[in-house]
Formats: sequence, C-alpha cells, structure tokens
Amino acid sequence: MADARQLTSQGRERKVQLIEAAADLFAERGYDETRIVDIVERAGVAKGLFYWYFENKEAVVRDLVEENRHRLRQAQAAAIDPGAEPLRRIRQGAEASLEHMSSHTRFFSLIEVENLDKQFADVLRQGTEIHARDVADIIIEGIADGTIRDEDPLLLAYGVVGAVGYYGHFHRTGRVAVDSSDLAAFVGRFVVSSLAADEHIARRALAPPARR
Amino acid sequence: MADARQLTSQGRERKVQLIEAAADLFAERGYDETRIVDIVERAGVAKGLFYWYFENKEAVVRDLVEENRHRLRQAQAAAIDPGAEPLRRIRQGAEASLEHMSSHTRFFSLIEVENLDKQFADVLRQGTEIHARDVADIIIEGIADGTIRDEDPLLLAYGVVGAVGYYGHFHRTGRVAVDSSDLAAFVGRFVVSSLAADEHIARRALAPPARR
DNA sequence: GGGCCCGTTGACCGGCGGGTCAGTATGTTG
DNA sequence: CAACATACTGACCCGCCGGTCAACGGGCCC
Repeated sequence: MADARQLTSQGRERKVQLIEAAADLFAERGYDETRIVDIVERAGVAKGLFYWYFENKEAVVRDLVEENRHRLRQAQAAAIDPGAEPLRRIRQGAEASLEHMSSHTRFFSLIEVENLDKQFADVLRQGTEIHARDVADIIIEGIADGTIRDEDPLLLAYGVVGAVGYYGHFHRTGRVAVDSSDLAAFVGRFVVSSLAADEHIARRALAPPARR
Repeated sequence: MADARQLTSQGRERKVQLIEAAADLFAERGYDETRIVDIVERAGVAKGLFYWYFENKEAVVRDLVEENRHRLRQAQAAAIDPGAEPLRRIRQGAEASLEHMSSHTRFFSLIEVENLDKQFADVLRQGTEIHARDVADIIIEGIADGTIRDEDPLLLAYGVVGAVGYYGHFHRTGRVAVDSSDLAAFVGRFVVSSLAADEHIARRALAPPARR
C-alpha cells in the first residue's frame, strides 16, 4: 500500500516523521518491542496512517538500513586519502567509521552487531560483507608491498570490520568511558597494529601528517 | 511454578530434554520466533508440562546462558598455562574460546554477538564484562613487563574479547571458509599482533613449544 | 460543481501464542 | 489403602497487536 504513490511535500514530511519516531523507538527498546501504535502515537497520528506510508513494520527497517549504509560509505570515502599507503587508508576508514557510528547511535543501536532478528540477517550482513571486501582489497595491496602481514586478506579484513563494529558497540552501550574521537584514534592504532608487518611500518601509518 | 520442587531422575531427564529442544529451536530460528508449542512438540510432550519445569520462556534462556558461561570459562582456564608469559596466555585463552565456540554453535548462535533481545542484554553483557576484566588483568602484567603496547588495558581487552566473538560469529554464519582449528590459530595470531609491543615479542608468544 | 487523488481517522477484526487449570496417572510412604 | 508427592495432558482463556476498511476532508484541475 505504499509503493508507487505520489507524495506531496506534506506527505514526504510525514513519512520522515514516522521514520524518525520509529528509529527512536527501535533504539530505545528494540524492534520487536516496538508496537506500531507506539510509532504513530509518538508521531501524533492515527494508526491507519502508518500503512499509508509503509507496507509494514519491516519496510521501515529496510528503509533505515539502506539509507544508513549509504551514509556510512560516504563518510568512509570522504575520510580516505586515495594517494596514501594501504595501512593508512585502512586506518582512516576505520576512524571515520567509528566517528560516524558514534554520531548515529540511534541507528546503530538498532542494528547492533548485525543481529536484531533473523529476518534481517541478510540485509545487514550484506553491509558488512561489502565493507569487508573493500578492506580486503586494500589489504591485498599492503601484503603485496610488504607493509601488511602475510595472511588471508579476507580474514584480516573481517578483523578490521569486526573491531570497528564491536568498539562501536562497546562505546554505544557505555562500557568504554573515552569520548568518540579518542576511541576512534585508539581503534585506528588497534587495526594498524593488528595488520602491520612490523611496528616501524605501523608507526609510519599512524604519523600525523600524511607525508609519504 | 518451577522453583524448589524435587525432581526425580525422570524429571531431570525430561527437563534436559526440554532444554535441548529449546536450544535447537532457538539456534534454528531465534528466540522470538520459537513458540513454546514448538519446544514441547519437539520434546514430544504436552504444553502444560513446560510450565512444570520452567517459570516461562525466559527462564530457559537464563538457564542456558548460565550453564554455557560456566563451560566457556572452564575451557579457557584449562587451556591457559599459568606459568606462561602474558601474551601467550591471552593467545591460549583466545584460541580455546574460539574452539569452544565452534563446537557449541548451537548455543552461541543463540546469543550471537550478545544481542538477541534487550531483555537479556544484562545477563549476556555480564559475560563479556567478566571475560574482558580477566583479559585486562593479564594485559596489565604485559604492559608492566613491556611485552604489550602501552594503552588502556581495558580497551585492549575489549579488542581481544571482541575479536574472539566476531570471528566466532563470522565462522558460525559460514563466511570464513577455514576450519575451526585454523581459525583459532589465526585469531591467536591476530590478537597477539594487535597487542604485542613489537613483532619479535609477538613471534615469541606464538612459537610452538611453551619454552620460556 | 464534479471528479480525483492525497492524507487522515479510529473502530474493528482475527489469530496467534503465552499462560492457566482441572483432571489423571504413576509412584512412594506410613 | 489412604495420603501425598511428582509427572503429564490438552482444552480453554484472554490480551495483545498487526493489519484492514469505510468514511471523511481538502486541494486542484477541467
């Protein structure tokens, strides 16, 4: 009931309103515990209206996931200096991801560490999958030029993606006291250390100016 | 309705049967998607009997979590050579955890990366929390003797716990092709690399015989 | 004015599923 | 055998919640 309908500006606004309300509630109490009535109540409209804009509850999540995946990728791309050496690029991407996650906790606490519900596993995993493949490509470069430890690139990539994900998670759930930019820097060091062929190379990838 | 009742041997058996059935189903389709009828059907008993042994659905999970937390700790303790240097101990613990997780996928796919449902967040997080603290203690030793990078110990510890959890997750969800002992060894190397002060120390912590 | 589409309402429906309960069987003890 | 425990059954209850629907308002175009 919400497919190819033409929305007026009022309609678009309302839809955003509903998404916002849903996102808030999902973050607060989780997907399963959020009733559609809760969503519409928070948005101050009647229940039936929800189905004017969305096919069902699931559709809202898919919307949310799609949009945020896109944003995260942009943030990563913007942070990476394409001319830098592999390790440095990975570090930049990791730091940017963490910063991004910290400033969009509402969304990321919804998807948490890619669970939330079996029915969404596919959509969510796709995200990590793509991210891992991107990182793996950079790692392959690094292994070729000897700056990264010679291990299975995809396996190492999962380590990077994983670290970003769970540090974000620990931060979000209030278990690491540091602020987000300190944490981002820490994670940058963490991934560099876990990948670097030796600590001289690591230090170079971490050095402040991007001099190469 | 299931508190201080005296169970006969038959009763204990039945209870285990129900737990087993529940664990299977939780792993297959998740907690929310598992109906109590499903559990009792799989166990081949009537619905009412479930409430003879458990207060409610939640209680089964708590049982399961408690028991498995205990087992994991034992596996870790058994694998760690108390005389070894810090980094080596961490590696041993990490490897053991991964092996253990691989051979108890049923349970770990239930709790996944500590989500599943807000209502269990507390119980599950407690587990990681304890684990992290244990690791942090060892890390402090390692920092003191210069074998581990000088960073916030708890932060580093979360990195170890996170990596173990994440790689376990990726393995369980079939995204890393390697078998569990190879993966365990890889994760051992991964955590050692991410913590070690330099790669000479790392190599020592990874060397086959426990010669110190 | 008469269609027509968007936007909005809220009562209502239906079924799903957690939990109860009255009753029965089986076993043990005095 | 009476009394009392555990063990087991399945029909029934009931609240919750996702989803539907008939109706109405308003803006716009011909």
